[in-house]
Amino acid sequence: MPDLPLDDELESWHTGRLLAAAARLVEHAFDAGVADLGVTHAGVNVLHELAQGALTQRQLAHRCGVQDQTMSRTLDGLERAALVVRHRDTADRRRVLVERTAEGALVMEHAQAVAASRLASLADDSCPEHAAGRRLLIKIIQEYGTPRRIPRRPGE
Amino acid sequence: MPDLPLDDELESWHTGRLLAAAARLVEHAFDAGVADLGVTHAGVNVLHELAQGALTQRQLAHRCGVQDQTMSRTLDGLERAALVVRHRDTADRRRVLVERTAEGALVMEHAQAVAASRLASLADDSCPEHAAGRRLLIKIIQEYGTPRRIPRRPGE
DNA sequence: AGAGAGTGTTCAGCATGCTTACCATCAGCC
DNA sequence: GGCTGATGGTAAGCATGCTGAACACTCTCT
Repeated sequence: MPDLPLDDELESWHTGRLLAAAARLVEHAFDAGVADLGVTHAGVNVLHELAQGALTQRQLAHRCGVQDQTMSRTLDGLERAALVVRHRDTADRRRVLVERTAEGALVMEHAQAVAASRLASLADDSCPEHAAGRRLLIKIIQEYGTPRRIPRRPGE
Repeated sequence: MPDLPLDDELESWHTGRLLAAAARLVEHAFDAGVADLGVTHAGVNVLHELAQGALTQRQLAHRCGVQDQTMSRTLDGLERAALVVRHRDTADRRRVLVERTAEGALVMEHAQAVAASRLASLADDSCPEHAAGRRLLIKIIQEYGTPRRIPRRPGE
């Protein structure tokens, strides 16, 4: 848990720096909450995306907004922990289909519960800044991300 | 530049995830802008903190909100690029004082100019979400960070 | 059928975070 | 003077991002 500067200093930071600092802290709080479950934020996101069924690694990477290579390594960890299974797509042997195991589903539920309580103040809709903050974040993602169609799931 | 999910999906993300994704994109945009200068966001933050004069590594780490070890490695890079100089404090030989070189100051100025234009929309005060967003970010940092006094600079 | 282009995954290597553990130095106290 | 504990910095090792390059497989076009 890194120490942080005085409030006065924060005011002088540009928004990008505030964003990065806040994100790191929240990520850290999240990870601390789910560490007992043997997963991190990256893994939980993956497990969440897999709720609807199997996806290829590339689809997962797109949905999580990371590179294919990063996803590959994240999945290494999840597979090691037996929270997902990988198997070659028989129709297209280049592809690897990823599926959640029963334990993966369980862990995700726990993680979400833990996270919800940990990050309660972030989900506080009564806070006037909250809704505006979300809108800003979404606006940023839309503006700085390169929005493009996402590949459909295998059978769609 | 990672690809990103559809807007509908974004709405369903929890605020922490939005925060992390937005921060990563903005950080990336920033880094892309200053890459030519041979620095990254971490380095620019350090150079900015050094504007007022020399600091010890620990003070720098606190002000930047990172661990000492992380700062050590960041400084390795800046030193290699001759943007900062490290020298032992003669009064307390455990300490290492870090100073910006003339080139470091120059690079920082360029970086800030580049960043300002790159991240223009983040600094758009006319956007109603912007001020609220900043308030939310500062609130988050205050809440999730462990606020504590910052060590004064050597001579203070 | 075979060549070439495109697609899906992985490997190697880098940057920035983190934690744990260690070395060097200083400050206090006997 | 000489322990002992606190303090400043570094090293090693891990996780998660990234890029570039390799590999395997599929598809398309001739």
